[in-house]
Amino acid sequence: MTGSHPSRAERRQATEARILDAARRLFAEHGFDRTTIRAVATSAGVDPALVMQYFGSKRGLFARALEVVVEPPSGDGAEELIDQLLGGLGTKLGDLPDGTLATMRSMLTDPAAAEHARGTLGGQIGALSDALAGADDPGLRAALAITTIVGATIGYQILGLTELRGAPPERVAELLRPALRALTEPESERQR
Amino acid sequence: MTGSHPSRAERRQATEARILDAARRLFAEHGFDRTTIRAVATSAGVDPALVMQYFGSKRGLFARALEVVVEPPSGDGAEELIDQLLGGLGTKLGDLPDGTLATMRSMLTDPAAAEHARGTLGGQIGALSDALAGADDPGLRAALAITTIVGATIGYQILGLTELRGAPPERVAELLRPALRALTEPESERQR
DNA sequence: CCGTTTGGTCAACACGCGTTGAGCAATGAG
DNA sequence: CTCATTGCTCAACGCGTGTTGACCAAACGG
Repeated sequence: MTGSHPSRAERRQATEARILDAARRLFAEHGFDRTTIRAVATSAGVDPALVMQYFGSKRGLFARALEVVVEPPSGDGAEELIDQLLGGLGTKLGDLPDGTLATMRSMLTDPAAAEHARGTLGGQIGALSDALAGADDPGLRAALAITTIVGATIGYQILGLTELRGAPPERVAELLRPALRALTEPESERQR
Repeated sequence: MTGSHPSRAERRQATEARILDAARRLFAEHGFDRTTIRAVATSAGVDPALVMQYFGSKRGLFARALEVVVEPPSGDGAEELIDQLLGGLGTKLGDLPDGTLATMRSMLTDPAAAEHARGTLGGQIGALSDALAGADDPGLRAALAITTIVGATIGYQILGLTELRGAPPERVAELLRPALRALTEPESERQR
């Protein structure tokens, strides 16, 4: 067991995890540029040189910090996908994983983070687009649905808009649902 | 006139404008941290020291670069405001003023830019919220409408999502309109 | 018990940054 | 014409950064 007498390998893995945790937290809070390796090291109770030794470079550390599983949504109907997106929004307005927040914070200024974000969002858009295959402009509709979620997340998590922070996540999801539905429904069905 | 024999004052104002232009462009492209005073100076064909002399500090230059008139929308009905937002979106997807883009690029990492963005968006949200006074949660609805626009703008301008870049702005506005309408309409009116 | 591996630290380098003060050359006023 | 003003440049400082190589001590294998 990993308890009282940690072996060398266990210790090593533990400190590596501590560094990664600190990195995710700081990257999420300050973005790539404003986060220094020294700060990460200090926060992990470790020497800056060790961070380099384990992750090679600041970029390497950042790349590892972004490694967060973002499952592309899987569901048959468009309505089901919307539900999943809105459900995800619940957690996005609650305790968003630091890796994701770090990506959002840095994607506007760091090319690597932007690439990562494009990849992740691209997956989501692709899945949703497939589900909208029947409508016109499925790709565009899917993209707008995703950017709507992204916008709300940024407004809440990063800009801290008081109107959003004061509202319970379920209420936000409730208000957003008709909008997403309107976005994903061809006009002919709007009057039902 | 300002033509063949520029006076001293005219020359001075001209170079100041050149610096400010370069600053806006570079801040918009790379954000606050990645934009160096040296780069701005070079791009304006000027010595870095001159930038300091005119604007005091990098932050001072940034503050001046953000000074872009963003008129809070004025209109009586909610529908009218939505039209205005979507019209603005047209330009947002086309040639967004560099100052605004600089704000968006930097707002996720720079506190001053975030403050600026909160102020600007707050004005928009307030105006829209007033127009929605009849509905429930007017503030929240207004905030979500604005973040929807922001999300689309980020997706287009900064992330460069191919689905958005390939579409004509009018089409985007056309698809977004029902969504915004759904966001600003109380549920009772949805079935009309 | 000895030698080697290895998790970890220390001090330092090189570089780019924002910022500064002295200086230059052209313009303006008298 | 003269001299003060001023738009502008030059060279440099101080600092914080990412990154490196020498070093130490504890854990391991024989």
